[in-house]
Amino acid sequence: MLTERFLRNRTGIQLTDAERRQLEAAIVDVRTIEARRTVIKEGEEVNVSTLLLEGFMARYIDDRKGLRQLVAIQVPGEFVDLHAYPMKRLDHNVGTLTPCRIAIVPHAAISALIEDNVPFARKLWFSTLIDAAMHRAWIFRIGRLDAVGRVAHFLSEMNCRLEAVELSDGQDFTLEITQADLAEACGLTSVHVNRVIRQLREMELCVFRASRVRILDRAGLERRGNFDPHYLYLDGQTNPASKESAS
Amino acid sequence: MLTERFLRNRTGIQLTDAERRQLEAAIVDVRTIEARRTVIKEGEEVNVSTLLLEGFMARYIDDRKGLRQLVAIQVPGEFVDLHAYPMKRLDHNVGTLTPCRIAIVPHAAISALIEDNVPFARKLWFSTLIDAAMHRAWIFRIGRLDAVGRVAHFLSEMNCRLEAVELSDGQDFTLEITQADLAEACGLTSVHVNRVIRQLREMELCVFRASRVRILDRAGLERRGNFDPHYLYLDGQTNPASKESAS
DNA sequence: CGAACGTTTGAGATGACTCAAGCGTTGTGG
DNA sequence: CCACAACGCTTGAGTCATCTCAAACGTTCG
Repeated sequence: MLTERFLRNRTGIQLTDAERRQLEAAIVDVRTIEARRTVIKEGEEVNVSTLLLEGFMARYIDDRKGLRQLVAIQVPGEFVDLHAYPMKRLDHNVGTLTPCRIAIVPHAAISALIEDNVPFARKLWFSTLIDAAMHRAWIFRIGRLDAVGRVAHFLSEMNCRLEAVELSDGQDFTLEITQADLAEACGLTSVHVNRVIRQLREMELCVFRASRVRILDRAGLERRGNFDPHYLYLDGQTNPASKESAS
Repeated sequence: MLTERFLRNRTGIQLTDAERRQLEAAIVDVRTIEARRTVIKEGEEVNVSTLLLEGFMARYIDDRKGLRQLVAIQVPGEFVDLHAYPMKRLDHNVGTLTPCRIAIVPHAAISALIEDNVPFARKLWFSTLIDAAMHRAWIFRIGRLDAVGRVAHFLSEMNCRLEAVELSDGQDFTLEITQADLAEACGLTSVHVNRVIRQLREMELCVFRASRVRILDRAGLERRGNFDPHYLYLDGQTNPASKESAS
């Protein structure tokens, strides 16, 4: 089922079977896209939204010199641009980081789905607000943490999000992004990210090599990154680590 | 009218007169709050949302040492926590920066409003997504800009947002926040913010003194901050400055 | 085998931070 | 009405995290 991962393990907003079937039926197309392609440009009018099935996509804002700041990374099971449904026009670019498989849902179909189903509308609304919550965590990460903390926080977030859709076992997952991508996400340079990754390895917190993240000490990594997963609104939180006392 | 400023000058989502009246009727209480009070603590369950009528409020996340990162500043006319309507529980704190006047809208009343009015629901949804768009701009600001750029971007944003609700004439407005608040918003220290403000004055871009911002060169300030107001989804954009070429 | 790309390392530069002190304004109570 | 406390702003000097520039290395793929 294509929509299987959507809102998987999110607290209190599971789709009903009927809703999931309806959403599934609203998909008009499934496509694959190569890595590193721009999919939507800022300012473009859109009338469909994109559910990411496989791969990683990014949302980013370019500065005047063309340097990009990632503002979100989407993982399988997430809508990349459901916020385009109410907004129609995006304030940022969307592109693939890896080869991706996506499902297309026309906005007209979404309108039909929620027309007579307010609870469903609220769930879709909620899902766009989880993105907003992640944005806030990113602001915190970049604004308050040092380089090691930022990367630790980022990897902790990815671990939790991927765990929710069964793409991480809680300490080991595939993350096919480059150190330069990580730098663009964390507001650092790729050179410095490289040194930070070495530090995390030397601290025996985690290893990131060959597109693979291996977390050696989850509690330690989360503590170093000041990470608390509550903003992800996940079910069955299994991360007591984050509640521990200050360093 | 209490809701007068809500969604004022936002492109394509003006409330109808009937909707505005209904929203107005949904207000059960109007309160004033002192400056520097915490209003909602992270994790708290809420079943009302807060429309800010006067003053400035902030949303913030504390790190383990208690240092705060502002993730949003709300100005009059904005809902501070409408996202609590679908989410019920917030992932951040909410507090006042200045003395404030607020209107309380119970979630039950919101449900009643949108039950049989999908377009209205979409407008409320949209308004929470403008917050998300601002979050993204904040990520960009903190992640990609240097200190002078961050403050320039921040002040440009405030100018536009306040202009939309007639609290700025486009170059001159009251901003009752301290340099320390500005630092917490921009991921800087208050000492450095102070030096940055001096630089902006010396560059003859803008003056921030005694809770008053006076923009001397709007185009220049926006250029220095890499600011483009399109993410605010405002009507009648009067800021061609942002479209100019690279420095 | 060479080109392209991502990673790694080194050396030096710099923007922002920390610590510390002084200044100015406001409000309050003796 | 003055004195002082509280708070926010300003400035200086020294430190440090991260950046920049540059080069080398490893891997993949055609």
